Amino acid sequence: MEERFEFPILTVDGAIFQLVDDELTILLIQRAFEPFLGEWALPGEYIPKDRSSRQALEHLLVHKTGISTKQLRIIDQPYAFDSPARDPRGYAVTVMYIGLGRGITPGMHPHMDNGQNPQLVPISKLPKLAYDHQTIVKFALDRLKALSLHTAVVATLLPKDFTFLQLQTAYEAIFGKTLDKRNFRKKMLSLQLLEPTSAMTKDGAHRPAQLYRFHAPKSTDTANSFA
Amino acid sequence: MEERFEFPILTVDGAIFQLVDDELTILLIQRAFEPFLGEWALPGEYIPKDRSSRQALEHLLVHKTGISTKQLRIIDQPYAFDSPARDPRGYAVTVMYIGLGRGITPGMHPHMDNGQNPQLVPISKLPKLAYDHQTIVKFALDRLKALSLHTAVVATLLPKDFTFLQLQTAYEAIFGKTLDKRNFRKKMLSLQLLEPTSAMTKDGAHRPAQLYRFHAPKSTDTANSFA
DNA sequence: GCAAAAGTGTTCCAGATACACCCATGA
DNA sequence: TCATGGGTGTATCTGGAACACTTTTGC
Repeated sequence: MEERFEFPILTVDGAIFQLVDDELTILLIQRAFEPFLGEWALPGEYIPKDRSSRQALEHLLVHKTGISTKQLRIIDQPYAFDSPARDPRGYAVTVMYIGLGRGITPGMHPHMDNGQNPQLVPISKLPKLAYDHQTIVKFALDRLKALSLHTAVVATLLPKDFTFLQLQTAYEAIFGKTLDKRNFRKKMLSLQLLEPTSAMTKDGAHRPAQLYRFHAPKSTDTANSFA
Repeated sequence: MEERFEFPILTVDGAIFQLVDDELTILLIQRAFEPFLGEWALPGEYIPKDRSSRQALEHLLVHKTGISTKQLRIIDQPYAFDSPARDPRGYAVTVMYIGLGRGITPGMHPHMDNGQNPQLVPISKLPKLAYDHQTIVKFALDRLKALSLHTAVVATLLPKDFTFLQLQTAYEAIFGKTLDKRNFRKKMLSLQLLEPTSAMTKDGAHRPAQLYRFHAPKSTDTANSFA
């Protein structure tokens, strides 16, 4: 996989988030090669000529982190970073995607063939990262926050139907702070992204809760749909 | 210049804005080759292996549009687009930069060697563009608007010292609508990006105006400084 | 009856918008 | 004196933030 390129190097990195125990985590690998041997990093890969950056990302996620892309939604807007070259010869650009998962388990995919200790690491406990990945993670997290404020991106982190408490917990994980229940409810409803289902929870020693779901997406303002 | 690449194609495009007669314009070229022969497009180029995307951009601006990069400020945050390949073989990624100019004149640089009718075209009169450049321009313009609201990007479009009217005219050109003088003044001052100079204009048949300038930039929150 | 989550309104503040008149100068 | 741009303040609206109690259920 560590091929040599003659022309500018193009790599793709994924910032894949998931909720684990009401905490926001990000998918990292531990590098098995130089440079940065042993350090934590975002899963990334060179983009081969016969794949789009998007396809390369999905391929590397399966093969290097062993997750299933079925349970993953990748936000269709890549960001570019002039990156410090991995290969000392030549110049590199990294294309970064943000992804959101639910129920993904690193290392469980049968096609993983190059796994490098993939783990879901809480963002509150981020280790030192290789390359400029620290900055890239910060960028991705800021972007996730901004999108959460006016789109339905959070949907992918939750089950199809959910209670307001579950939804609020997800937002609290993303923003890293507690939110007021009444204000949160008002704001979410004002976004008009939610619709109540006909069902209620009946799961515990407490009052049942109305279940909600996100509307089918009408317009994703993050879309960027190039051929 | 139309070399052939074996590996994923990496190109750079520039969305270069400038004020002309109180109108916001963008630098376009008219393609001299297939595909899209004769159509208008953003100036763009393959990135050769020995240059960064940023360097390639500056090079192509001089050589293809004949402007001087002295009078240009390029916003240091590239955006990536999975782009339709220029070369039918292989896959392409475009890195887009936003730039702001003042006093640049297409075609005037002595090193222009491959000029393709470069023009500053008012964004209110955008022609149909090649590739997906229509979408890229929209993206760049939205970004420029967003940045204008809380940073000093507009500084590059203006002389060092300027009156409030000049500043307001620049904002009106960017947003494509008229603004209230008093509210504009209040908002600009609240941003704390301006400082009055000791000078006043004395240029016409009207009351002299206080001249302002932007502070030296302290923190550019758009910065993204990778090696 | 008590623990645990569900549900619900009002007040306050800050920032944005709407809006109209007098001032200084050159011609 | 008039045309031109310079300069100023107040009322209103809107969205966000702060804040506490009652309801329903299982045990």
